[in-house]
Amino acid sequence: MKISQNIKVAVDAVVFGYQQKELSVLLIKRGIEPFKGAWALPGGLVLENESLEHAVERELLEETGVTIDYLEQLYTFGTPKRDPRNRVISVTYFGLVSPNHFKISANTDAAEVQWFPIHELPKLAFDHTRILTTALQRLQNKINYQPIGFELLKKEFPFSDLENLYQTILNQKIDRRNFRKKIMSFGILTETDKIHQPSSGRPAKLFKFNAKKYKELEKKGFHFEIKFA
Amino acid sequence: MKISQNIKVAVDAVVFGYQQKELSVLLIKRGIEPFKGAWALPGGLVLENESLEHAVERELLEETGVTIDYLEQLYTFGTPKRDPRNRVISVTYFGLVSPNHFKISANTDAAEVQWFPIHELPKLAFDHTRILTTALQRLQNKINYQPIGFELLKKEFPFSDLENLYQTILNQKIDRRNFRKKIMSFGILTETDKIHQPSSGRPAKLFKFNAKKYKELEKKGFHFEIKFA
DNA sequence: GTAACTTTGTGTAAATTCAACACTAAATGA
DNA sequence: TCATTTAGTGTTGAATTTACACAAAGTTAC
Repeated sequence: MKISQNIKVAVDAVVFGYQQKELSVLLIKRGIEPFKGAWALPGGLVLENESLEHAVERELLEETGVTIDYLEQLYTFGTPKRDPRNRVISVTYFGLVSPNHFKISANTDAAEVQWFPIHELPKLAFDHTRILTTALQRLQNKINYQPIGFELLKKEFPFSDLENLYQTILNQKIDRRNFRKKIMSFGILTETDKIHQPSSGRPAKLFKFNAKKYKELEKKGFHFEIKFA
Repeated sequence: MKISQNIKVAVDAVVFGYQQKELSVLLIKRGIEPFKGAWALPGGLVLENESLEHAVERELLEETGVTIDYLEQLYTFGTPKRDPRNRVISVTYFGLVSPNHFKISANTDAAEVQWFPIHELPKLAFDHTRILTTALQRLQNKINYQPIGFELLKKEFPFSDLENLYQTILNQKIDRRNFRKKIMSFGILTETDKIHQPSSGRPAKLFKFNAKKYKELEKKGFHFEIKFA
């Protein structure tokens, strides 16, 4: 049995944002070899005394300046040759950013930082395409049984934003009436007194997600769940 | 930024079995400090050139002699102080073993190996109780939307075994007629010509899970899913 | 050998949920 | 004021879910 193990532990994050009716991912351009100049997920090595979550948040802040609104562990990738230099296992995270926090402030760690619509992705370094695919699947599954979609919208939003968000993420049309009926039946949206004026067309009421109400209901056995053929 | 990182990478497995109408977990008694003499999940350090999955299977075989019928990654635990000696992050796995493979063959690595019904668990080493809880939740969720329950039964089983399995895992009564109707409607069980004689009572037909059929249906958009209030 | 017991196997009706579908309301701009 | 855009709303038939009880086929004890 080999006594001394030399494996590096990294974290990488797939961070989604929703802007201009598109789902986007936050990427950084690598400044060093290997894959110098290629786009990659933000991430880096975990420090010896920090938690994994802390490492992700730190790297994101260092590399992109973006603060994250929702974060959960995604999957751990550990194939021996995934990094050509050393054995590196990467604990990946899945993050969501609301429109308030889109703003990027790049610095030394990364030559460039950019949001990419998921239908215009560049080639990615390492196995990052696979990681991204895994994250996308997670998102597509999870919005159906957890109210995480709201993290991608402004605090107050017209109902149609929610509708479009779901259609975009799931990549399918959803019947407007049925969708609204379902969401409304949960009782987790609060109608504000504000209204939103679209560039043209009828003004819309603004709603907000009532997290407190959601938690209450959850305790009583309520389960957020939507499904559409 | 700290250049040299010294973090160990381990794997641990929560392996479930179903025997005598009880859900059990495979544990080993630790032979060395820390937590010498305490029960723990099987696992150990990953070798430098092996995949994570390989590490789990190797450790399981070395420590328990049990071969696993279903394995998937569970979660990665990496809190800095979870191991009092060094920083160790543990990539945990979730495994199922069919009755054919229950037999334990202990060896040098572990002083003792044992199946514990989940309602008679001893105190566990490290953060293993938490890992186990996470695994149990995964199992409880997953049997509802993936046909993994069959991995816990013999290849051919009376329908009532399946019924009891679900009731045991979910810890609730399920209406027998509705359950059977639902499962049968999927068309993923094949009736064999054999019958099972219970110690007393009416003999039962034996069924087997038709994995090929399941995959076919899955491709056509079928989704295994059961729910019972 | 029959009565008591145990386990398997099966159907229906009412309630609920889901799916499909189209028009009116309120604003803007030409 | 007319054309255009987006928001907002109900109904009906189909499908699914739930609740519920008794007969069939064997074993065991007397």
